[in-house]
Amino acid sequence: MIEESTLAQIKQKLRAYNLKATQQRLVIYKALQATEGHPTAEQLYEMVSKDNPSLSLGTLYKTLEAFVAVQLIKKVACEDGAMRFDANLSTHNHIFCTNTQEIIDFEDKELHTLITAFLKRKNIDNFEMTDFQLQINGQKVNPKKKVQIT
Amino acid sequence: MIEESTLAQIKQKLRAYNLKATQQRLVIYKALQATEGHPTAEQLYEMVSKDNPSLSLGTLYKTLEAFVAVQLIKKVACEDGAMRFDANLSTHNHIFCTNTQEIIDFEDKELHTLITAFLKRKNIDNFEMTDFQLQINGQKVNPKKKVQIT
DNA sequence: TTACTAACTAAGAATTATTCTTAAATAGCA
DNA sequence: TGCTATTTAAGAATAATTCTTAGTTAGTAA
Repeated sequence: MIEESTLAQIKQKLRAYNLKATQQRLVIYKALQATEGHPTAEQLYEMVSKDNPSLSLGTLYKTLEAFVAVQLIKKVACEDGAMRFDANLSTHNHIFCTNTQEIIDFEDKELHTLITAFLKRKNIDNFEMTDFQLQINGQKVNPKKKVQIT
Repeated sequence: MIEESTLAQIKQKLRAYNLKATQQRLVIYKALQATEGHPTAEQLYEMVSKDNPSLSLGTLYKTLEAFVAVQLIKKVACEDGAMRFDANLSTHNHIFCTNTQEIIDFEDKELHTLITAFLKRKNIDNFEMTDFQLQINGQKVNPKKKVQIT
């Protein structure tokens, strides 16, 4: 489902935007891509720090910002006040647990079709839509178990 | 569409949660209710400060927090890093302009029915849904004009 | 291959949004 | 009218993020 970019693809994308393919950037991108869920900058920092102790938090933030600008990743504002990041670029929806602040991604073609059809019938004046997502709010029953839509 | 709470209703709701109906709280609630859009705490502070110069920013934050806890208002995390607040409690959807960071509310019964029906067919394991909303992302064409869905 | 330069990084200071602390004030009850 | 738990103002403290700066490096050009 999730289209993982290869290293070569990432480098190419960076090049296209005049961004140098530094070790730090590749490490950060790979870490985010390997992460399930939506880590905060701080969480991502912990992950990459293990193998790259000299990588600074400032660099991490700048890198994430650059990636967002280039649309290599997405940024999601979260109710706990922290930004979370996501390498999954495909249009997808969110299940949000108001207790744990977790965001669970899900994709559903049928839902996508349904909403697309609805929006085609409507007209949004003075607005260019790029994409949309459904957010389902609620609470996990067992916070330690996974949530799954079937 | 938007069910404005009367002063008496607000007081009653506060009472029900053992919150005192102070002047500050009523002023803040009325200001938020009178605001179109989703002001940040800072913006709300400017509004209420005009007529209540002694009301402190700390009180504003504490009050908003209390209101959210009691579900008198909603809190929305925004990509620019600030929280925004909303006295419109009815289930409604968001049009989000990635340029101006504006959030435009819209309600649509048909859409609501459509999504509700879809979700009924699905099953979300380990999760109690409370509500949902559709977020439509894009950019305003003319940032000074209004966006409207028709 | 080497040299060059614009872009990048580390480190820490600065900023911004928000929360906390505390002494004084007040709503709502008795 | 007095009592008391709750609330408030003011400012200090914190957390997330951005900015600054001097040194480093990727990618190009010789």
